[in-house]
Amino acid sequence: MKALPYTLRQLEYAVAVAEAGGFRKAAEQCHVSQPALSAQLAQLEDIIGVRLFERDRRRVLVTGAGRELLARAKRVLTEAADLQALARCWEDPFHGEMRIGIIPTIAPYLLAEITPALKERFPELRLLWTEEKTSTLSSMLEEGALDAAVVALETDLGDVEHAEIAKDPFVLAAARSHPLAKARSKMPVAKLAQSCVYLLEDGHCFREQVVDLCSKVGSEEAGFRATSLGTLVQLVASTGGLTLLPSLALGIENRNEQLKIRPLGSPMPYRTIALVWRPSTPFRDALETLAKTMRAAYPVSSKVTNAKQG
Amino acid sequence: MKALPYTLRQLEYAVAVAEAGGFRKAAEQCHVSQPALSAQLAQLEDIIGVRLFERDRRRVLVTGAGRELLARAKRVLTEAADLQALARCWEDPFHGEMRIGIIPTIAPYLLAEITPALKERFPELRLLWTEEKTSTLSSMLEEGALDAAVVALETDLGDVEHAEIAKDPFVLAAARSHPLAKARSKMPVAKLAQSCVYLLEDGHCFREQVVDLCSKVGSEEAGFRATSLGTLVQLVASTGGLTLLPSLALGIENRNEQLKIRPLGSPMPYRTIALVWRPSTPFRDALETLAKTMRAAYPVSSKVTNAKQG
DNA sequence: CCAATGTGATAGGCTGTGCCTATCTACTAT
DNA sequence: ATAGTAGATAGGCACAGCCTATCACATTGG
Repeated sequence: MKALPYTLRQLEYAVAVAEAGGFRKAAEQCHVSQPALSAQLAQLEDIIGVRLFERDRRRVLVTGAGRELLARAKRVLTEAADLQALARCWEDPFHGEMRIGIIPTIAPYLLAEITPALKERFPELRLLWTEEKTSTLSSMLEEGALDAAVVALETDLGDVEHAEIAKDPFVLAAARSHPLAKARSKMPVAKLAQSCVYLLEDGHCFREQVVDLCSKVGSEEAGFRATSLGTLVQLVASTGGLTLLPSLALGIENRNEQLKIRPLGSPMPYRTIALVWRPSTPFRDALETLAKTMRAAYPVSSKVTNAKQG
Repeated sequence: MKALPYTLRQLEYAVAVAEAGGFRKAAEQCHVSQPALSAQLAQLEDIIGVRLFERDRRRVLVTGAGRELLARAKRVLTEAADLQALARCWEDPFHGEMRIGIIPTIAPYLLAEITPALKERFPELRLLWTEEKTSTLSSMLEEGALDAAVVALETDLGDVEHAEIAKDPFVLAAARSHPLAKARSKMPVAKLAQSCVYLLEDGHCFREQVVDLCSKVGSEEAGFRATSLGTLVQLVASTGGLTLLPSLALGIENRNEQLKIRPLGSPMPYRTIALVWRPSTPFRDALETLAKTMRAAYPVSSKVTNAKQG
């Protein structure tokens, strides 16, 4: 891009002169003195090498070149003003769009719940959701392809700041026929020992958490790895197996009659759902407010209901 | 038009940063120091109230707002550059367009003759001809609706400068049957006395000149006033009458077999065809060159030929 | 592991731009 | 004539925008 030798102000003055039909009136409109306007205009004409106005003692005429160039000048000024107007839209961070990532073990259960609240609270904010596994979201965030992401804090996220949305306890989900389906409330995690547990496919952070948990108590993994929590539930129900689920998913995944849900304890395993962002983001304040709204809209009810009914 | 608080340069810097992906590289491209660019950018962001870039120690990311606003900024800069390019076209006065008026008693005879020469000499110059009577041209010139005009200097033109193109002698044009058709070369104007002369309608400067001439020697005007030299010739030929014509018109109007052309003398009446312009025009030099070209392309041949054969 | 090299931000100082007021010159209108 | 208008010009001042030098913090290489 080559340097532009003239300024927007000069164009403004020129257009003003053409519209006002005189230097003095134009200067008044532009809130400058007539000599100041005169000087800028002379400079503009000097720079572009074309005489825009024909000065006569009693009036100002627009030259042929001036007619055409001033039309262009108006277009430039209009574009510039548009840009400014556009900027004013973005000035309010809740007016515009924000690109947010979210992991697959949260997205289907959380988005439906919080979207109405967000829509109501920030009607002018367009949220562009991207559903990917944590590692993908992490690099997208890093590269600036996302402004924030909803993930589980228990996974490595690199250098980010965060605002917690909720703690999401894990529960036992077993087929009705499974021995552990009859366990009392708050079944200790240790009881999972020796059980064969169904898990998600690689890359899901929820899988990593459960794997950690299971390896500690000595469970083994079933042969098949599900691609989503939905298929995981189907799998468990149809094979009479066992798995862990995040409570968040229960609102939807607990509809299977073959499935029994039992809370876990000693210690209660959980993940921390949070909104994360780059430390250098210009939207920190906005994102914290956003997270606050998400926290308020988080589906406590379903979690509590399920815990009680389990 | 409201004042625009930001400058084109700031937009340039911003676009450069987005394209170069860093302040230093951008600064280099813009031929300024990095702090200078930094300052301008900070100022721009402050003015429009939106953070365009996310500064990280190791790289620069474009914010969501930045993506959209920078696209706009590029458009503004492109428009501005276009304007400059357009100006460069007009910088050469012979590159662009020029609005020139011309009177009806010259236009049809002169334009065909000089247009090829002008086209060849100034290929990039588009001449916009306006054919009107002198008074109309005069006010159009005054108002700036025309850049120049081709007229006869013998008419009152107000405050204008001029460059002569040619002296255009008047000749006698009589029907073959008319007594004066047999006159020798250089018929004295005085011989027109008592004759009934056909003239153009009001408003033509050529009519005014001939009227002046005739009233001095005591001719009288025929009942019908022609709207053009063409009809005037038809009129004279068909009614066996008499009129005066500018030599310039002979190239075309002398084709009528019924018409006899005789030169006039003592003194030889003529009009001075010239290019005129406002004293304040920015095109004086160009117009003088233009007039020179017209002078060179002026159809001498036809005039001489007619004079000889008369 | 430390030096070398890179980033953008900051500080201090200078130059030139852009503004002001006051004045000038020329034309118009009373 | 005289007053009122136009744009151009002159002198002076304030600050915008640039420079160099430096800082604070990264990443990279030996």
